Amino acid sequence: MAEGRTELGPRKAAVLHAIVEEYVRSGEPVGSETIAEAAGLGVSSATIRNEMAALEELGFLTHPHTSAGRIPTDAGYRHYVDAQPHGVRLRDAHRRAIAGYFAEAILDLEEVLKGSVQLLSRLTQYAGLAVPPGASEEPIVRVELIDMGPTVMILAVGQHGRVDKRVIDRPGSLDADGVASIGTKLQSLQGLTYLDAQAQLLHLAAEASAIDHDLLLHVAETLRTASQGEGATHVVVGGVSNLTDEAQAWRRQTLRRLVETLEREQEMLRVLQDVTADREDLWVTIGTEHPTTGEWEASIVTAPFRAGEATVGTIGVVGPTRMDYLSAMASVRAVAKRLSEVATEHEA
Amino acid sequence: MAEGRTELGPRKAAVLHAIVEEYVRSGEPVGSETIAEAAGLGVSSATIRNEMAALEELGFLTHPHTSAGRIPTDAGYRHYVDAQPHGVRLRDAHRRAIAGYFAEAILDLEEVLKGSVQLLSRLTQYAGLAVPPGASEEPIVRVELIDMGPTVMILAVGQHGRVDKRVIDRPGSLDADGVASIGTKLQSLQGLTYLDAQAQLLHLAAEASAIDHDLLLHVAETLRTASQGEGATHVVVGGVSNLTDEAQAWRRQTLRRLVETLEREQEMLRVLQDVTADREDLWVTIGTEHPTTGEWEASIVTAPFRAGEATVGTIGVVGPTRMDYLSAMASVRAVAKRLSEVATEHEA
DNA sequence: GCTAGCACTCGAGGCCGGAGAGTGCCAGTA
DNA sequence: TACTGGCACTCTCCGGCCTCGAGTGCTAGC
Repeated sequence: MAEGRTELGPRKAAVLHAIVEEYVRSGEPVGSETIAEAAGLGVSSATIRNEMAALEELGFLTHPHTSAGRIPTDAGYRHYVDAQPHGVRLRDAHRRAIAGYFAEAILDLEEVLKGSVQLLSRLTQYAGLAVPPGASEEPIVRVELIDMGPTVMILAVGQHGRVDKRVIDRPGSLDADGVASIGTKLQSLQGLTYLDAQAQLLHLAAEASAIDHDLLLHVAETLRTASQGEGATHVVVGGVSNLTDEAQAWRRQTLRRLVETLEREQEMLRVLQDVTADREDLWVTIGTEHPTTGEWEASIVTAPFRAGEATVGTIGVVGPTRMDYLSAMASVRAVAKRLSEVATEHEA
Repeated sequence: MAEGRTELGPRKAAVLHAIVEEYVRSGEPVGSETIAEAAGLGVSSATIRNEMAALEELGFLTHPHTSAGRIPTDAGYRHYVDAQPHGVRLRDAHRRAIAGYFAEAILDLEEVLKGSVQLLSRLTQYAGLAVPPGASEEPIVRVELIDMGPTVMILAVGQHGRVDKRVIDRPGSLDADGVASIGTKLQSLQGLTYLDAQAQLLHLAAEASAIDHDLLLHVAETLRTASQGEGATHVVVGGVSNLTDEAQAWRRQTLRRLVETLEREQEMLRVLQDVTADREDLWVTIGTEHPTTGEWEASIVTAPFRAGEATVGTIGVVGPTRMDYLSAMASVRAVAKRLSEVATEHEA
């Protein structure tokens, strides 16, 4: 796609980009006159019209009816986004807001993510999204069994501050001391990752008495659920109300589908995995480039954040394809950068 | 209000209720002809028209323009709701869905609430809401300090399965053994309620060395935040996408304000506290009866759920004032009943 | 290669008039 | 007195018709 830009020739590109910006700003189809005046190309509207016709031929523009102005296609937005110099500028007010938010040290990564999603949704006026780090590779600090009468709570604490719990029925044959003694065994899991701890637990279970066996398997299952299975990872969402704004002229039906999916974490997670797909850096998915965003007539801007070298999570926004990409990209990039700092610090 | 019904006279009441039901069903203003045919009152449409005019005079009906049918006012809905015999019937399919959901024993109350909210939103096609139990009166099972290197995690576990955590910077002057020894002291909190434990901690802090002092205060603060302050209680929301449905003909602006507030837990909590206000039983708040629901053109149906005798939480739905009140009331009541059973069992 | 000019297209919005739904009222009836 | 049939009236909705204007595509000419 990036070569598509040079193939276009500088003037066509300038016209296309001017149309994208004008359309994003106004929401109205853009006419040749407007571009001739605004874009400062020093040519008449007739020339612009020729360029527009060519751009439409190439699939970058379309128009709702003969006598209307042009609007960008998804390919048009794509060209615009790809043509942006990499260091997109961040509005001062936004820079300050981000700096302000991260200035107060919050020590819980999950909390920071919630706040970041809110922050992004406020800055961009779209909905914010984040995928928190999974647990597989996180070292375990503590696993405890807590005797709660008829039930037992299994509690696991990870090095980076995650806490996973599960309540199970207490095996009838096990008394308080029994629970406590298994609890002591679990001390040995300290330092292992969630993944390794599971293997270790299966070992322990194999050697243990029949009574202990079940409970140990439950613990393994808890760690598995926390780190791998369905529901292990969830998606943090915020600012959905922004999407119901008047200005975001979504059709009711489309909006509904989008909001519905945002409520279904597992589905949303899958979409986010698709659209990030091991990207090293900021990535934009525009409308029909992905079947799901296509159905929503929406675009997603995401960036990974890292702890040290390793990518541990994703943050971004979702909004209409008619999106202020530059601003959204700048905000997401900046927040991801700060989050990486927080996550890296956490790691240490 | 309940007397308002008898004051109306049986036929006026019948006409009013028929209009409410027809309007809720169709969404169109209801004409006298329709009621004369449907309501089985054995009178002509002219008589119905007279009754309608009287009901409008009394403030139970209104009409959008001269030649349109009538629609109920909030007072009209109120009369309708109050006139319902108390044991409202639950549709069979709904009864089965609720029984099915509660058949699988889930041991974590917070999880059950999330599921219940989803369930209610699915059954009613409105948005589900729940306020989980606060912690103030919950006995503490365990409080732990977990040494995580540069930080310390404070972890509190309540009798009913809640887990609260907070991560703080480790006081520079305190080593691992120091943390552990304070941890041992915290064992004495077991069995106290969150509230009592705070007082106890202030005692301990007063007697402790300066180094331990701060940490103990942090623990007290953690318990306080978990049980009382802002953010102690949150609101579980589900099925927001139902509200964006085409059929719910909300104006964009109104919908936006509703969704916005649903995202702000503290604000939503306040509204829910207002509209439940120590009600012993199912309660319906209709449109302008509360300033906030008035602004949304929405109604809220809520019911408390109990653990033993004490009310511990609230569950309900929010939808347009043009709501199927009977169905919503029946569903909310049934779910609240089941939740009470779960919560009571939990308690034991 | 660009531009001025112009014919053409098509949607938006205003106006009209008829159809239809529903009302309010009145005179008549049991 | 309470209800009803009848009827004039009101108002929205909808389709048809028109004009206006924005914007296009094309062509001839610089």
